[in-house]
Amino acid sequence: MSKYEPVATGQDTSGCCTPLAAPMNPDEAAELSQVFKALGDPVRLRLLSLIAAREGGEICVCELTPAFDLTQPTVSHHLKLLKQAGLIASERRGTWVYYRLLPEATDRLATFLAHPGTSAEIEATDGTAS
Amino acid sequence: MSKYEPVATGQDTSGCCTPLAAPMNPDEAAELSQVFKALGDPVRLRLLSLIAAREGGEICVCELTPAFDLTQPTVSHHLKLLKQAGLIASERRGTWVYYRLLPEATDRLATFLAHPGTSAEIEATDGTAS
DNA sequence: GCTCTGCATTGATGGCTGTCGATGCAGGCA
DNA sequence: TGCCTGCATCGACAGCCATCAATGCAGAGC
Repeated sequence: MSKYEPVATGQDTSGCCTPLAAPMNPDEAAELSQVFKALGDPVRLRLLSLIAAREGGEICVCELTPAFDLTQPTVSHHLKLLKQAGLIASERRGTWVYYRLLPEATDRLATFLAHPGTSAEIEATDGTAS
Repeated sequence: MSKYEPVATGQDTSGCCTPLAAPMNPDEAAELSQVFKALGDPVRLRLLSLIAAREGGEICVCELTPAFDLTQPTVSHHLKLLKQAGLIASERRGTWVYYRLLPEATDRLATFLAHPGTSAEIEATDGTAS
């Protein structure tokens, strides 16, 4: 290297700007980001926390709503987004509706965060994560 | 239970609507949600993935920009948001700027996702969560 | 010094999102 | 049957965000 060149750690073919094969395809990124986006709101984060804190993992909407300085439609809206993201599920039981956590979703996010550089699909098939 | 009552699993004091002590205070939720929000975009998710996939955990901006169908200012904007969220750090080296992953941030998120019902602070300070 | 390159910042703009009041709908009860 | 309650949906609106072109700034080379 005669001049300053960005050291492409491990592969200095043309010095710089070697467009790398993305370890995460756009589709997967779009899908995962939807789940993260659902957690990108303090209200939804607290909702998830309240649901998960409940023994049995189930909680009635009538208990969630008064925990916030928000109207009932707003809380319902946030619950809908969490549900669409696959983070929680709902079940009607008589007059009341119960929400419960879906651990698979949070597990998936945790897996990605543990290895952000490798596609999340990989370790579902094999365990050869060096 | 004579009538239908929402079974507050473990504590059926007044039937329903017992406003529970939030296991996550709003301040903490607001802070954590900022980091999740930073991941709530497919471009930033791929950026983080690209950075983390690099051996040594460092990558030049000039390698990141051409990996997207976006203008250079837009990519720079996303990198700035990831940096503000504490997920990555930057270092100028000559003409080029290198970004690297900050594993503490992703570890913190993974910890929350593993136990969404318990405050992330608790296990650091005390355990007197009544 | 001047110029060129790599990256950040600015300002503008269209689309998305959080919030609300109003309303609808389902289930229980008298 | 009619009413009441719990929750979801709708429509509207303000604030935020992703994106771009234009510009600024720092470092390297001549």
